[in-house]
This record gives sequence, C-alpha cells and structure tokens, in this order.
Amino acid sequence: MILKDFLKSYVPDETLRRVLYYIKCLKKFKDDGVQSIQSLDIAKKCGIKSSVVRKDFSYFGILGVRGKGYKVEQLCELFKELLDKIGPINAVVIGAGKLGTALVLHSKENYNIEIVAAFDKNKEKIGEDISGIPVYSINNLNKFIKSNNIKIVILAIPSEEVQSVVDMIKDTSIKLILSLTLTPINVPEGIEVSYFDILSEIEFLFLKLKFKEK
Amino acid sequence: MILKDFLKSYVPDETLRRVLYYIKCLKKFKDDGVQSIQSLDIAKKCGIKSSVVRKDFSYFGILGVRGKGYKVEQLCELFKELLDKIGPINAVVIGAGKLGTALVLHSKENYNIEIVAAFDKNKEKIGEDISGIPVYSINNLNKFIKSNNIKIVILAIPSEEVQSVVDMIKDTSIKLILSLTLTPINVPEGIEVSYFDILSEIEFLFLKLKFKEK
DNA sequence: TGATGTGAATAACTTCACAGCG
DNA sequence: CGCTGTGAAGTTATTCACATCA
Repeated sequence: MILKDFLKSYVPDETLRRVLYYIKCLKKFKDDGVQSIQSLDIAKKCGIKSSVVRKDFSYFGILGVRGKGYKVEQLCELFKELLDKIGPINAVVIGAGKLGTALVLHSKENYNIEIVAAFDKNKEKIGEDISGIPVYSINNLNKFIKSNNIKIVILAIPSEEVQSVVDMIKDTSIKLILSLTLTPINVPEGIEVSYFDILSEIEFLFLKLKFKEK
Repeated sequence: MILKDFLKSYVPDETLRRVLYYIKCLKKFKDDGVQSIQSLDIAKKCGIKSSVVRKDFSYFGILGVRGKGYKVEQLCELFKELLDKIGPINAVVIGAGKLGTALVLHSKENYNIEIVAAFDKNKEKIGEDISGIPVYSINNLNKFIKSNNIKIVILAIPSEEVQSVVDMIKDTSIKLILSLTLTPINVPEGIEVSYFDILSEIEFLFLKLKFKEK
C-alpha cells in the first residue's frame, strides 16, 4: 500500500480527469524505457503546467524526490493501485450501430473499462457478436442489468430513442448514464447523466475560438 | 439584428458550451408546439439551475418578460443568428473506420458542423464514399486542407498514428484538432488541441462517483 | 404578483512563488 | 543546487438574493 487513504480526502474533479491523462502518459514513458522523470516532462507531454502536475500528485500523497523527480515505475504502480481500489468498471452499450460497435472494439484495447454486452432493437443484429461481445435484444436490457449488477450504460442511439431506453432501466442498479447526444434526459434521483457528443464538442470549440478571435 | 454586439463582450466558456444544450432544448420545445417558456422549464430539461439559464442568456442580451418568461420562437432565432455569425463549420475526419464513419453519418443530422471529407490510409477504403462524403488517401490530406481552407480536423485513428498525422498538417490552415484518444500530441503555437475520449470519460465519471461515495 | 435580470457572495480551480529537502 | 511540495493569491464559474418591472 503506497497510496494514503485517498478516498477520505478531497480531490478536485479536474484532478481526477487528469489522472487518466497521467496514466496514459506514464505508460508511454515506461514503454520507451524511461525510468526517471520530472513534473515538467509530464506537463509538456500533456500540454499543462508542471505546477498542476505536482499539485495533482500531492492529492494522492505521491512523493517525488526534491531536486530529482519521480520514478516512472513507482508512479505507474500507484495509479494502478488507485484503479484497483476503484474496482472493475463494467458497462453495457445501447445501440450496435457504427458508434456502438466502435466503442466495443475500442474497449478491448488499453482501457480499464469493460463493455460486457451490447443491446439493439434491430432483429438482424440481435444474436450477433462484436469481437466476442454479444448483442442482445433491447427487451432483455432491464433483466440483464439487474442480474449482472451493471452500473454504467452508454447510449449510442438516436436522440429520439434515448428517453424510452432510460425509462426501461430507471429501477435497476444503474448509477451512471453516458448519452452520446445532447438531448436532455429525465432521470430519477440517484442516477447521474452525462452528455458527451463529439460533434457538439467541435461546435463548442469553434464557437470558443471565434469568440476569442474578436 | 436582435443580438447585441456580443463578440466584443465577455462570455464565459461554460456558457458557450451550454448554448449548444439550449439550442437542442429549444428545438424540442418548438417541435412540441410550445410557444412560451420560463427559465425554469429550460433548466429542468437540461438538469441545471434556472439562475444559470438567466445569467447565460444575459450575456447575449436576451430579453424575456418579467413575470412571464421567454418566447420559444424568439430564442430560437437569436441562437440561429449567433451560429450564422460564427459562420460555417467545415471539418475533415481522419480515419474511415467505424468511429469515423459514424461521425460522418451523424454530421448529416441536425448539426451545425459539416464534415466535407474523410481520409484513410487503407487502400480498400480510399475512393469509397460515406453517404456521399468522399474518402481520400491520407497522402492528399495536406493539399486538401490547404486548397479548401479547412480549419478543423477530427482524429478517429489509433493513438499510435495520431502524431504522424498531425505532423502532416502543421503548416496548413488548421486551427483546431479534436483527437478521440487521450494520447498527448505536440503541436506548434496557434493550433488548439482537444482530447475527447468516450471510454476515458466513463472512467473519469466512475472514478468521480467512487470518490463521492466515500 | 411572479419571473426576470443582475450585483454580490461563495465555491472551484489555476497559477504563482518560494520554502524545504535530498 | 534543482526540483518538489504547498500555502497564498488570482482567476473563473456558480449560487444566492432581491430589486425590478410587465
């Protein structure tokens, strides 16, 4: 046990988000055979300031050596420990179209999340599998979630269909819904919804760019 | 001209992000035949507070009627005007795999962004088209961007290939790169990079959830 | 009267600057 | 000496509370 009892202490959301960058970044250093690094090395790679890196690390009690830096191996272990402590991240994806399929395939490579099943309403897709992950009928969704104690659902379906699927799983173990369109969803207390739409993100970034220009 | 000269005034980034939610939300109200709404109606739909809605609107000089609310039609027009003022949002996508293809198809429905071409290194895909959008060889990317004055690139390719593609377009009209994996990219000044990885976002949200639990 | 519009207070996050220590 | 670790200052965003006006 290297980590201090971090779950009790306060960690800013933005730090948690960056942790995933750090993990990716450190993996790269490790693969390249780098053994020792400084906060500035990580900062440059991630496009942030070195003081951010150091402050972020401080929330986890990560200790570098003053005047020297950090051991890559040790940092990797620490973050691995963090992820282990969180436990397995199992999810299901709704919609076995292009987007849903892409997600299932990506989840096989280098992520800590596992997509355990896909669901669709299209009869032609039901019964198929995506690289070993089964595609079930949307009618079995509620039952599957309950019996497998699934906490996360990814919605890779058209915006018109989003609410009806959510209504199907209101009363299950689901804690987190990630919708891939911005269409607002109604959920009961206790379920968190996030919206994550690639094309809308582009629109936002471009809007921001235009506002800065003038 | 309803909008005041907003491009001069300060608008928070987060407000700009929410604008895209408002647009989606208002479209829905309009489609449902709702003519008049209050800030609380929008807030509920979007899962935010009514005061946020009102403050956001205030940056654009949007005027409701005290004691009554807002006219849906009028709000829709205002935001349309905003988008028109920003101008067309043309982008290219790199990678004509599942994810890239999904993006091209989605861009056809109800977005303000237009994906004008896809690029791939796979000979079998080159020359094909995705619902009318051509797939070109990655070797033509630099030239295409320059001759079409493209400002936005979406990277839907494996993390190992990301940097080499970016290196190809360093000296073009590109202003904005959206990478769909978290792998850090080096870019020269003047190009903004954003990272947007669906599975990593899930990891982050789950991490956040776990930290809040305890 | 009832919901808007907005300054002021609060909270969250980032940056700074430098003491501390190997 | 050089880089870490971290309070303190600065910045940005959210929330509050209420005057305002159709």
